[in-house]
Amino acid sequence: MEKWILIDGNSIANRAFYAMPPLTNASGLHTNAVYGFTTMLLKLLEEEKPTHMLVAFDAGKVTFRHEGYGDYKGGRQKTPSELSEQFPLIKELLTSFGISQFELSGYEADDIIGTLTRMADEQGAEALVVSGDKDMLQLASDKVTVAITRKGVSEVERYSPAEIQEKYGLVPLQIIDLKGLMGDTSDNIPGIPGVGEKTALKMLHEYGSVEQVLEHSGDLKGKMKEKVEQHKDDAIMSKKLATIFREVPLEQGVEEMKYNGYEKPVLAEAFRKLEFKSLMERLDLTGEAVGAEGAVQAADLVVVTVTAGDDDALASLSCALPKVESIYCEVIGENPHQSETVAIAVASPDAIHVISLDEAKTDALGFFRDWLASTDAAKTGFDMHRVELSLAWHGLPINGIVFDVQLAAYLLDPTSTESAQTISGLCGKYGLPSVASDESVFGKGAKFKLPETEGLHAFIAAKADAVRRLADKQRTELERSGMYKLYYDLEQPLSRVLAGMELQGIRADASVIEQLGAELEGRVLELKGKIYELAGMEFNIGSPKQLGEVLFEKLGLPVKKKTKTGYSTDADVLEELAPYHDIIPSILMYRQLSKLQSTYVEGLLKEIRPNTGHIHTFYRQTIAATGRLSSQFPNLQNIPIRLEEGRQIRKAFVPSEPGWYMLAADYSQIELRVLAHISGDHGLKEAFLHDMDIHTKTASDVFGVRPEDVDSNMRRQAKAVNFGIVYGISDFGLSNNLGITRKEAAQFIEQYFVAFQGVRKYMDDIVMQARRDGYVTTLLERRRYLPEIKASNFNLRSFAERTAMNTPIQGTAADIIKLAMVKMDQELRTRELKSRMLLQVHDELVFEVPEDELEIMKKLVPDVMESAIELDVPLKADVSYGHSWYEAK
DNA sequence: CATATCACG
DNA sequence: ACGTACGTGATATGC
Repeated sequence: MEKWILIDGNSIANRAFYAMPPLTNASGLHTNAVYGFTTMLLKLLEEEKPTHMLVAFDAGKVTFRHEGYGDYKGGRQKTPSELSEQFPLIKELLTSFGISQFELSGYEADDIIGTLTRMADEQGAEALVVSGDKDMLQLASDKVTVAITRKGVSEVERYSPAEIQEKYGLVPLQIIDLKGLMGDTSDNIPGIPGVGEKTALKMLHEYGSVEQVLEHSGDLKGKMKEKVEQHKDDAIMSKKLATIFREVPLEQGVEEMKYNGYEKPVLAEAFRKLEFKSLMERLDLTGEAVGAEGAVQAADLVVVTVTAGDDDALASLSCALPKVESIYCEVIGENPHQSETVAIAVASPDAIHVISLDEAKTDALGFFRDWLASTDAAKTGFDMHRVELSLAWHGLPINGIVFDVQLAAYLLDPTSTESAQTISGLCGKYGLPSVASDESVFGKGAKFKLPETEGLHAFIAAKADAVRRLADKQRTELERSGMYKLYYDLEQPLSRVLAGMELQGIRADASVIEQLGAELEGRVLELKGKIYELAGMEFNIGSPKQLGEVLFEKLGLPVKKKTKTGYSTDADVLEELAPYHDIIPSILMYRQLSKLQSTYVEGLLKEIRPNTGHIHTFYRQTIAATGRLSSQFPNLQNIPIRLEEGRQIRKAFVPSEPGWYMLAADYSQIELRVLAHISGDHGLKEAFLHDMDIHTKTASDVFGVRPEDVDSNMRRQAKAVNFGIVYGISDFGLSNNLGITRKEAAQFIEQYFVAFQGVRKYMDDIVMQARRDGYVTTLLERRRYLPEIKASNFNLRSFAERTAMNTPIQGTAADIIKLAMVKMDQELRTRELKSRMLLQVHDELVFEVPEDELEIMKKLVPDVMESAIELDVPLKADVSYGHSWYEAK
């Protein structure tokens, strides 16, 4: 007789995780859930002697349940990294046990188990389902027993249909009705509010099913009747959500679930890596020989901590350096310009050396510093842009960086979240030996804490080793996806260029900012008094909540827009309210000036280094989904310019040397030029070939008038249409922006597409291409995946379609200015110019230039920018200069 | 720690 | 019919 054991892997891993005390191995990897899972497996194997065994896992984030109900499992807090990092370990362990595992994208573990129990019923096999979830009780039958974990994992409570009858007075299938009525907070299944287990059971004993309860809702009394009648739909939906789907199209069959026992050496090796010493003894595995062939696993690493006094270790490091394949440098702190670098690990295939930074600075480690600084010593690392800055501030130059795992991960998927860009996350993605997450080792936020040296070094060593393996996989991936050149010829060199700009910093004159701050303070104070007077009370104007109450309740102004939490008071709303009350202009002005004061006056002053007077931003190269850079600590890409009051801030950005100039060059209409090129639209190309004013040209085509008859209003509207085109246009967005009706907006768009038919074709084609390939690309083959382009949800899909239209445009523009930056850096070096590139603001480059180079740079910078790449239309860069960034306009 | 707002391209 | 313009980061407020 066959005996199947079917385990709900996710549920048991969860139970084990919360039931077991924390447990970590030497490199900081959490193993408590793996341990709990293992003890449960051992117990089942011993007591049940199964002929077949299977562990099912949930796969993917979106299941068919989400299609009907977006909030399914919505309220659930996300899996802690301490647990998620253990899933790969559990899966590896199951393989060592010889136990098969199924998962299928779009289905949950209980659906897979439900399908298999149906097969057990049909084939007359005996099955035991093991889970922590009572939902599973619906699967019980003559053949199927359900075991639910009780406190911990190894103790279970078994339910046959008779036992379910005894305990609940229900047949197994009625468990679904039970949940339909009472809901399940952990899965965010609503049920009927106020109905708990007791009430639900009473109703079911009386009526038998959700449908019957709803039909007889008239018989109920008082509050309960109201609740049931109000939430009929919720109950029906909840029942649907609680129903385990038993027709999963499984790719594997019963044959593959056969269990033939484990091989002792294999399991011994797995336990040894996990450091499960007690289990090894319990199973008498300690003496089992270890098959040493195959890759070295993370826990096998030979880790040498190098100290200046340890001659053996020094010799070993010196020997290993030529064979080093990867480096990991632990930088603590978000801002690399003020970070602590604790230690560096270098990994070769047979050993990893860890050097604390203090040791690295000693005389005995001079050879190591030379190696770091050597251009010939190739280095593969992680987040080396940050590392370079951090080390530079500690007086350690680093050269010869040839590959960066984080940068590669970004190119391979620029939308990957921050956690998917960590070493731990990447190891999971590529199926490499697990590495603990930074969060699980260090904690986060206020709880951040370095572990003791030994654990810290083991962790850093594990990361260095992982970098080596990851880089191998990624090089292939980059090649396969056609991004090899983009990586090696552009992004990797750019990383060094950025580091140079950031270390140089930009000079900021604190006295200019302070002066502006003093003026602002007076005006803000004055406005504050005026606002209090007009409101007839004092309140916190900076609080949207309090402001909303004053405007819409006290003063009774019409509500134009709501936010999730209350009234909207954003600038659009306030502008609409201006005709109703004199307080509005003052509030708008107050907002504008207090923003300047807090973000730009106070914010920037804090960022000026007292000894140099420089501000050092940090460009992030792995954040923006389109390929753009972003700027942090402080953000120098959003310094005010549009309004004169704010623009004054730019007067503080001055050259760092006396007599030098600030020089700025920006691309003119780069995105529309890119669009002209990639769409091949005849009219758009002609416009740029003749260097026409593009908004006037658009107005003339859209409104059907001669260019000289285009008035300023027509031009303004055409400009908005051009913006819309670049963003992936919709009539709603345009109507909102222009304050016209949707119908009128739709007409503008249609007229635009009649005039620029090539653009219409591009928009259609790119969306089709995204649907076909699952991604779009820029001119330099930068990729962005758009899985939601196939979503059935209108919103998600529309968003993906607009992104498909926008990303090749914005992304190609980003490619181009990056090319210009790398070229510009080279030109400055080869021509031995003293001028320095300081800032990039998406379509603008800012330099500081000595007077005697002004003439050269006025020509060189736009030349390099315009020739960065050859398109079917010319690129144009406008250059200007002055004594401050303000004057370079 | 999330939300609303606003600065830039 | 659905309901949003694309991409970022910093700040203050309030739970």
